[in-house]
Amino acid sequence: MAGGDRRLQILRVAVSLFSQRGFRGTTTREIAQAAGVSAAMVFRHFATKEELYAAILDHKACSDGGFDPEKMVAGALERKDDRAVFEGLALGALQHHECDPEFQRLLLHSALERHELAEMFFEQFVSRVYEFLGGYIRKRQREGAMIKIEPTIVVRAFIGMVMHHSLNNNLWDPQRRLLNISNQSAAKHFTEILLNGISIDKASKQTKRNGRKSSKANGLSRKK
Amino acid sequence: MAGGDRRLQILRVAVSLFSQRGFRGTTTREIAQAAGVSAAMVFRHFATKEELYAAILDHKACSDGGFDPEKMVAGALERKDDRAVFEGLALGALQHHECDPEFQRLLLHSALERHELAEMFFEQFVSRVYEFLGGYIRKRQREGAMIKIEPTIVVRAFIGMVMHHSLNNNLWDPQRRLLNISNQSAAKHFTEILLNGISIDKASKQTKRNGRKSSKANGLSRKK
DNA sequence: TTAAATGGTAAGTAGGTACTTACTTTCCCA
DNA sequence: TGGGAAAGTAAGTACCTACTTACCATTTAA
Repeated sequence: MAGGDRRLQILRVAVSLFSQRGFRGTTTREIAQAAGVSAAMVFRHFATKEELYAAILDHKACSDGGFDPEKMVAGALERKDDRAVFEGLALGALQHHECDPEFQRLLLHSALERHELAEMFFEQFVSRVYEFLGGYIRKRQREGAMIKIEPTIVVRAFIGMVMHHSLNNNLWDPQRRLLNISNQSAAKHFTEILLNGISIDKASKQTKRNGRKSSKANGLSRKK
Repeated sequence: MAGGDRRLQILRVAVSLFSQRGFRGTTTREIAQAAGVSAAMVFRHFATKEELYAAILDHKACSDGGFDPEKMVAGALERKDDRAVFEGLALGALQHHECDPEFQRLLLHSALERHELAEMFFEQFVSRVYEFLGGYIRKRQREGAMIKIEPTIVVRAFIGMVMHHSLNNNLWDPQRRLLNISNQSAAKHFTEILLNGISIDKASKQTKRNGRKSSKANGLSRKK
């Protein structure tokens, strides 16, 4: 087998094993065995176990990280179609996690093991989503389409619904004993709950139940 | 030091280390060292590393598992005070995770390592919450206080907001760079978003934006 | 044709791992 | 006061770990 192919094969096998057992829980011999080569072969392609791990991150971040949420809903953003924005994001994330469940496990393992991947992912991906989605909500608030509430909290709430659902599906309850719905349905319902919760219904000009005191400035802040 | 005390001390030290580095990532020697005894002492109290792990789970599940969500909001349930029900549950969970962040990490590690604890916790705790909270929502729907939507989805959405927020606070973003709010504020806002999203406002008899086609029977189901 | 490069391995090495054994020390109380 | 149990340890054992070395076999190209 040619060098490049073998390298990729080892990498793929390692992804699978690391995502199942974590970095420390996976031995180089297991990786070699699963790839059908001797352990020495692994170290020909990757000098150390750490380097193999780093290569995995690169690989996942590049090839697989072709998931750009901002681009994905660009059209809906321009049209100011709130429903399409949130539903599109949710569906994209849910489907991405469904067809590549290893990624979420890998990420969780690195977060627990305090590996740099977790921080990298958080800063390069998560915080960007917070920024752009929070910005969109802020704009829609100024336009009078959404109630007054710190946008970051809304983002956290929505991402929470979606990510927690993914986590349930491929970590806690893979058999879907508690809840078994399609990604489409999940995205739709989560979006409905959220938008019902924060939208201002134009048809009936009422400001909904938002006359509550201090709906801003009650303990929320952003550091730096 | 007396036998029982030492046992408890080793157990506590092990909890801390396991939650930080996971089961495989923690060595018995580290545990012994952190407890200030020789490694042999650990094996006098716990025959194997696995037994130590099991003891931790027992300990956490018993002493610490004094968090009974149904009891916690029993009053609010009777009064049919939706806001108090959801806000109480959220606050309880958030505060529990804040003062014992080890528990969440431990749980995640066991879920990833496919340890029985994870399944135990899921069946004895999570599914019970789904049942009782789902039941409450169903009742409120029959009373015309909430819109028609599969209650399990609502439960998942709400638990998602809360748990994801906890997870952010003590795993992804412990420095609270993205969002830094008190548990009270978080519980209040999540509840507001959810209830705005699913409540039917009695004051203005309109059924909100719920005239949408097929708000039931669109792909959702419960196995068994 | 031959010799370098390439894909591959068997058999190490040094240190770490869970767990044991044989042995002290300390304490309690009859 | 003595003796038995409990608290504690030093020094193992057998195996596993990441990683190396020295070597073989096949292809390629000059």
